[in-house]
Amino acid sequence: MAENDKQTEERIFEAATDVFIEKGMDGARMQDIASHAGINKALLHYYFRTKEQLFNAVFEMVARKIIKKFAPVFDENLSLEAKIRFFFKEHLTFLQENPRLPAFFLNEMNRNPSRIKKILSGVDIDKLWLKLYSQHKEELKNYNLTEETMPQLLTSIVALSVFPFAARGIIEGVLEKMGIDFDKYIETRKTFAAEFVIKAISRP
Amino acid sequence: MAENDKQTEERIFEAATDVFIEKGMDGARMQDIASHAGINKALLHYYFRTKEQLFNAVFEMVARKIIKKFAPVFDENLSLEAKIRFFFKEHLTFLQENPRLPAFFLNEMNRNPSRIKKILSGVDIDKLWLKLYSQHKEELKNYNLTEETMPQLLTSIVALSVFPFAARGIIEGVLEKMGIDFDKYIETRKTFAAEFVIKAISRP
DNA sequence: GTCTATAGAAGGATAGAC
DNA sequence: GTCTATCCTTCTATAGAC
Repeated sequence: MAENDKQTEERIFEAATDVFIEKGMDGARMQDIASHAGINKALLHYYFRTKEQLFNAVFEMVARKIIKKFAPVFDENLSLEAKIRFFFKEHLTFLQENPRLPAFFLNEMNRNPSRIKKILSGVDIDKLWLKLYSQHKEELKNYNLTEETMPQLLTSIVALSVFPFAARGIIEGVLEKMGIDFDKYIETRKTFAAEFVIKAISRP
Repeated sequence: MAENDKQTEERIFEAATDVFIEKGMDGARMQDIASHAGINKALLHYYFRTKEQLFNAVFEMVARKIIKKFAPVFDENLSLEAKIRFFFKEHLTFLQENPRLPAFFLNEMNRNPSRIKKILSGVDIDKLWLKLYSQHKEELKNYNLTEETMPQLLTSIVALSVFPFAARGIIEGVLEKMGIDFDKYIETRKTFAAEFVIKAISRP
């Protein structure tokens, strides 16, 4: 029975993940989740008391998944340029496999800013920042970079990777009008974005 | 009375704009909009038959407003570099004044992809594209750019401008942890992003 | 643990008086 | 044009049988 419990709870959680990512917290319906899981509404409330608790469980899983994808960049023993190339390849591949995650995550984050405190409390951003900076302190002298411009650089890197998926609705539509396939566009982007950033920070 | 009509309809429309941008289509409540406008629910339905019609009116206004902000870039008689600097300054200032527009627009766009056809049918993207390309055809030879990489470049430019606002919830939280003010970060970005792009596309 | 049935509340929409 | 009152549907949540 413990085995079966796990199975049902797991099925519910996966169905909830799909529906919440697709429709968002406000647009999702408990009935829809139940149907996706092949059970009835009452059982949802048996496992996760309320819609909000179910959503929180899903959201925290998604948040962990996303944050986890940034960690390797800080750990890998690579040069700055290699790290940039590594990041875009890894991250864009991750987003290809989870194309709806950015829109879902960004949206729910904006709609409920209090979540950020909780999420960031688990990660010590300041430390990671310093770690990254000290790892490449010597290298950075060869680039057009100061400690001051690091926030600009890092948000730019994330923007170049995440934005195409966050704005997929529009971008896909525009590209289509010009006969370009979105998947191909992302494939090209893995190297384009990396070289773009590297050239942007290199000394003339 | 025609004057008064206009006033009420206008008040409703503005209230609806605020509430829809804040909560999204699914999260918005007609009662909430009525309260913001200082009237009652019935009157909402008198002017805009349904919630959906009211939302569509708001959304189309927002879409026009956003698209309008991209037009000058195609018209201005400037060099490519000047255009890039012009864009980031103008566009980031626009977003400072309308900080919630990106998240709202991107989200509703993803949630209902059929909207894109309607919006893009009004704008002839292909033509604008060619226009931009032909305007700078000669110049482009001096940069690391081919016609093929134009989609990558243009989406990158938009990403660098829009993403900080689309992901404001997270970015503001991260910056705060490091003692950096979001407004100051955006102010810096107006020039940082421009120089970033220009360096990225310039020949060594 | 899982189901059916239903309570209870909320929200969109309309009728009808003024 | 604007309001109050109310209808009707939808949705979350629970009670209770099995």
